[in-house]
Amino acid sequence: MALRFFNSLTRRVEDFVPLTAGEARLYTCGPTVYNFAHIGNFRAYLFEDLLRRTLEYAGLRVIQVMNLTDVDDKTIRGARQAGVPLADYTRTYKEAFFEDLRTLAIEPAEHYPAATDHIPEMIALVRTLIDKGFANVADDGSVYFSIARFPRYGQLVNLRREQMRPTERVRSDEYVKDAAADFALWKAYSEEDGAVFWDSPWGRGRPGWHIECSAMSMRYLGRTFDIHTGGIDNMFPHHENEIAQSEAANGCRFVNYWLHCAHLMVDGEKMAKSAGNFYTLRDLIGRGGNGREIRWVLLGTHYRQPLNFSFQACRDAKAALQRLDDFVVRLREAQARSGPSDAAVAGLIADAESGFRAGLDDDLNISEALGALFNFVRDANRLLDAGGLVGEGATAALAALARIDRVLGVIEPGRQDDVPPGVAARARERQEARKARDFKRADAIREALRLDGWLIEDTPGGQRLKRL
RNA sequence: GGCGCGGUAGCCAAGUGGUAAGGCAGAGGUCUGCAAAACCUUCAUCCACCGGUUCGAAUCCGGUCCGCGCCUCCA
Repeated sequence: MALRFFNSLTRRVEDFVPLTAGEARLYTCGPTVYNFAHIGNFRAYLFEDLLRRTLEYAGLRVIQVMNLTDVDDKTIRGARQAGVPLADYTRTYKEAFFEDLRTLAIEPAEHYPAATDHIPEMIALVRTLIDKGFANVADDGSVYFSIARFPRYGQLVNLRREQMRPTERVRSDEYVKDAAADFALWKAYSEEDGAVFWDSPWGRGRPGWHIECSAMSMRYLGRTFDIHTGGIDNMFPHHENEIAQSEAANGCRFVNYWLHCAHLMVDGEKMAKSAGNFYTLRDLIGRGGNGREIRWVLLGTHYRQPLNFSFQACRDAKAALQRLDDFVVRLREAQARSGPSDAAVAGLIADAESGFRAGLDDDLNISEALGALFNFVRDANRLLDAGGLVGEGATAALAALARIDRVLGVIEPGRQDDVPPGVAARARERQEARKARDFKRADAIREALRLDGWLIEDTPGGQRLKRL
């Protein structure tokens, strides 16, 4: 079955046909490193991770670029307030960002270009746009893209200029522009920029926000590439502007498939730094959450649906993940037993993988994919109960789970809860007590261990210790 | 004013013309010394509301109500 994605450009689900067979070139809008990213931001990065892993699961080689916006109004303001050079200021948040990616088990992209490392490419692109007549140099040395010269402007968001509601920002705009909707490619130096500037043919200044994505995607992915993603709030103006710049400069199609994820909500409202209603990953971990639970919560809702974040969802995630972990533990134990497995095993495994795959292929329908996974868990558990899933059958089931988890990134089949010697000793003590049918003592030990964070489960094969 | 998204069980969430996946929580049961885990049974005669189309609609069409987003900071 072919991969299908909802393309924001056409507002339809379309079959994914890569430009180069067997390969997917992907540009994913990354963070502006002026602060810790919040989990709304991470919803987008997790959606992109799911996309990436799904492409890989489908057998495609992925070349992913995620930009780091390390020069813009907010980073400059932050650095000034902190009284440190821009690069020092942004380094902190770049490092935090990568640490958070690891916490969430997000697969690394092939390239993480920083805007400040690509100023020459941006200047070259701006120059091309001027040369081709799509941009104007203002008296102050700023350069603006003139949307009047690009008739297709507005295609992504269906906006018509005459129907736009003028906002405060536009009305108060002091820049010299032909039209209110024109946007800056290059911003002339102003005092507030402090030591942040680069020389350009138009004088000192810095790049506009949008130009970095056009310049860097071109450098790493080519003039035309397969997929561009971001949060829905980036559709306008950011992505619309990218299309205008890139297509005007290159005279060819910029991106074939645009995928946008919906917002993360909290208490029914969009989570945003500007609204102040946000949680960072660090906030949640401080409250006892862990990376894979948060990953599960943020991945569990289809990317085009608004996701209302709640602590209840985190608690539910813990239980669902425990079910998967326990299943893996049972399979590993069953693996050690020899004997024939039920004839149904191969079929169950095939159904699990094809169902999982079919869900993801259909515009990343994670709910359908997880439904297939949990059906497999139930059916396989039933066979495990009946002793019909052992040895090689269990090995095959574990292998299928591992393949599925290459996409999900949440199961921890390799996890060996290192049992501290003291805990192990007390567990042995309980075992002895049980053997002697001294259940009072056995239960006392079990309760004591529980309070220390360890759960003892008695199975036909002996005790099993689980970290709570 | 323009553009767009959504309203499915206690909570989360699929399903977009053929009679409601899955997860969490709950109830009863099997297993167990007791638990835990697992399994079984149960948990929406119904998909915001009102009309319409159809043999048949949560799914299509029209309307109403409610919630959310974008319209140059925003994932």
